[in-house]
Amino acid sequence: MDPVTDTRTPTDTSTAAPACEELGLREQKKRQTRLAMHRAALELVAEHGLSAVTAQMIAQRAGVSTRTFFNHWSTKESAILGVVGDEGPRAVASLREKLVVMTVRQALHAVMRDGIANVPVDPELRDLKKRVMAKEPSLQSMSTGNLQAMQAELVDVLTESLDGEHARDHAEIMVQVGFALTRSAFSIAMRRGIDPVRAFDQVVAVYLRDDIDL
Amino acid sequence: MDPVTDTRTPTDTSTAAPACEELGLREQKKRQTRLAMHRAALELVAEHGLSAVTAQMIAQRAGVSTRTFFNHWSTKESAILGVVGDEGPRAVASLREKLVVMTVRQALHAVMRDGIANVPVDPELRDLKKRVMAKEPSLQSMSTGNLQAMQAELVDVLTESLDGEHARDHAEIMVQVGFALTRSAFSIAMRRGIDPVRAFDQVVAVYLRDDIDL
DNA sequence: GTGCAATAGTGCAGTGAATGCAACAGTTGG
DNA sequence: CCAACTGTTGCATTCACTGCACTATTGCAC
Repeated sequence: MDPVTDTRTPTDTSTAAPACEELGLREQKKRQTRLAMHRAALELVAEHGLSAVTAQMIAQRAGVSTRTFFNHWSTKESAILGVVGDEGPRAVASLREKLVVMTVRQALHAVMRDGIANVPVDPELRDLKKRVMAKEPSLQSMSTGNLQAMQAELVDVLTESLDGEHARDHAEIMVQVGFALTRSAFSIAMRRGIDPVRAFDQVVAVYLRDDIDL
Repeated sequence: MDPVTDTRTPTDTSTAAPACEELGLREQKKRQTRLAMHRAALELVAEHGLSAVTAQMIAQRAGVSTRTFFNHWSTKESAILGVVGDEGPRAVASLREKLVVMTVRQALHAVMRDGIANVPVDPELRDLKKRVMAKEPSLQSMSTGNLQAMQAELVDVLTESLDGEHARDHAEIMVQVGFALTRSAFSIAMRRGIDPVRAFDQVVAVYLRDDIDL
């Protein structure tokens, strides 16, 4: 567990950065500690339950101070979820680019698909996270609560590309439905243990074919 | 805890008017303090912003102790939103009843419409709440986070009424899309200051007519 | 009216999340 | 080897929230 005395070969960096270029030692360590905290958080919640786990405990198992813990994660829950926090701006920028060369619906579809594809799920922690998420429903609310933050911005961007008196209303509905399908896909992927992107494609197919509505 | 059943009035049955509430003095005062706290919370957030308002401040303005504040509300935010907390079980029971005499989609539609109709909004505090919700996006996440809690149960109930191998997946998608439309309706109603139910009907109409999808 | 049970309200002590600040240590680049 | 940069840390503090013991008020029966 001691990273200093770790005797593994330097080529064994597959868990940190898949096929990335040489990062600085500083950035390397940073990611290392982040991953350690994330793993510790998941393990502890799996062992003792969310309410029985404190930020101190997570920090201690990860080998960092409590203060450092909150330097990396804005809340205790974000460490469990492994939320980085830059998904919002990235999604907005991506949508802006795509709107230049695609229709509104194509762009939104692409952004949603990219978003679910880029959910960082370390394969080693995948079923651990799956178990934790299944056992603690409040974490799911938190996970979708993070999405909520970027929704308003996406609606803004989309509104600019729509015409008509109720452009904002239409944008609102499209984004909400888009996120609904994304959430469904992620939930289904977690439950069945399949690739989230594959689940997303299936959800969209089912949605279009069966004309799910109210 | 039901004041109707535990307040037996054997000598005076004429006061048992179901429409008007001849509530006990105790229950009356309780609701009074609850409303005072809810109003104080909304006012303070409108004045100083969510992060600058403490539970102590709300309690003080409402004329109660801090401890009493947390005897009524589980979190600071729930006092601002005025959340009672029994919406989940009620929605599930309602869905069960409706599934006996309706199709799956009709039942879900009805439950969603009822849900948005029964949002308790004191007319006096309505635009105050509207202003606060518009100014503090994180409160919207909290509001929808409460819905998230009941989603899983609704999916369970709906799954029983669906056939096929992917019944649960279909139920998941339907519920998620249903909540997406409900959220859109509520958001639009807040923004335009119109009746939420009316907004909901319009949203559903737009959704069906324009075939919003991905 | 009077006593009794139930419950709302209160004060207090304590836990834990989260932040600001100042100091320290390792990394990078020259 | 030095200097700028940045991650880490300890410390103090604020605030959300809880458990517990206690008081005050209310409802009810006699």
